[in-house]
Amino acid sequence: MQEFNFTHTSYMVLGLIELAGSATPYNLKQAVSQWLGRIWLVPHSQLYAEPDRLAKAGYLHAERETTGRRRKTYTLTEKGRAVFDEWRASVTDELPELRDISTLKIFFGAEPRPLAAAQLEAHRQQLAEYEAYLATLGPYDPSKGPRAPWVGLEAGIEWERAWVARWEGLLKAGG
Amino acid sequence: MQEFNFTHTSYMVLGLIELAGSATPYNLKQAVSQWLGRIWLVPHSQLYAEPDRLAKAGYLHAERETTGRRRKTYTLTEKGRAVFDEWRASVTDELPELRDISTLKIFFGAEPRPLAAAQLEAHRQQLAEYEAYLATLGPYDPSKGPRAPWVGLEAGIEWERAWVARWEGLLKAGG
DNA sequence: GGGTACATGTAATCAGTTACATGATTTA
DNA sequence: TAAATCATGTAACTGATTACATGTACCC
Repeated sequence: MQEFNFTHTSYMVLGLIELAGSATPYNLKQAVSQWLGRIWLVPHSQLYAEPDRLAKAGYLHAERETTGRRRKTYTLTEKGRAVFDEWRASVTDELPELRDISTLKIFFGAEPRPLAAAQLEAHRQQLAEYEAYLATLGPYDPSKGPRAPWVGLEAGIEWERAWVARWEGLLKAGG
Repeated sequence: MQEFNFTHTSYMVLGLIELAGSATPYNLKQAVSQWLGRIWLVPHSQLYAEPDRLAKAGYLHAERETTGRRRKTYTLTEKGRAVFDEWRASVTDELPELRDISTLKIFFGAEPRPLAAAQLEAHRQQLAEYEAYLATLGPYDPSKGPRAPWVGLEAGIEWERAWVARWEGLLKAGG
């Protein structure tokens, strides 16, 4: 038996299907763009390939329409639910990487100020977008279903605030 | 003529070679682990493959020892310097992605506190490491050569502080 | 009824990862 | 001189990206 290699994309797919109960690749695409926003992007073609891979390995069950668009709808199998639960419950001390292109440029000797200005603007805009979206959602209410959307937004907001502070600081320091 | 596809790795390689004047893949490996630390990791095999790709496309010049280890030493060509300079000087409003696994788990409904505790610990440790390293470097002095190591460290430190604050906040909020 | 945006997928390519492999130096 | 560690690379695989392609529904 061949080992199945779980990537982050694998867990995202399993997780989104768990949240929704069942999903087509298009549903997944929507979920990613709506909930995970800039947090963890996956190109839509992967959202066709990855569920397929997971289904072949027995972690998802696929049901295909026989007429029309012949959509595939995926649901979790027992096995799939088990590995996802295990992944989610496990604590990791793995650290995220920075991977910010503007920082990399500065590292290599670029002028910091123009980069800082552009990034500051972009992050502020993103922050405003998140906050506006959060406002339309209203405060979290358990009766509204899973907590996920709020968690994603709140993380995004904190993240953006940290970046705004960072670039502001850099602009001030240079002044 | 085929388009050459520049990845982030491409620019890292070009940039490190510019900093050093010339470099073997092993030098690159050292530079990455020493200066870029957790900021932008590249596996060492890529540091053999990527310079080769760049050399074939005319952005690097390769010189190979004829005896012993037959090391390849790479230097920038005019063309290579030009594309790197252009990349470095260009301002981008592209935003970095978050890509933090613990946040993803929380998004999917994991218990936040154990994750927060583990991450807090890991980030604090990383922060301490960076600060210790910065202390051994001392303050920046132009006579010491390129500014890059300081920039990398300072970015890393700010970054880690933001994460520490975030996880601390989460722990407190849950209390 | 023609355009345009949404919806749904496949195919080809390639960068990146993992695993393997071996040569040179130091150290015990 | 055996063992470890540092140094240097290659090979195989595959997940991810990019590009292509087509169908459906709405709207002007």
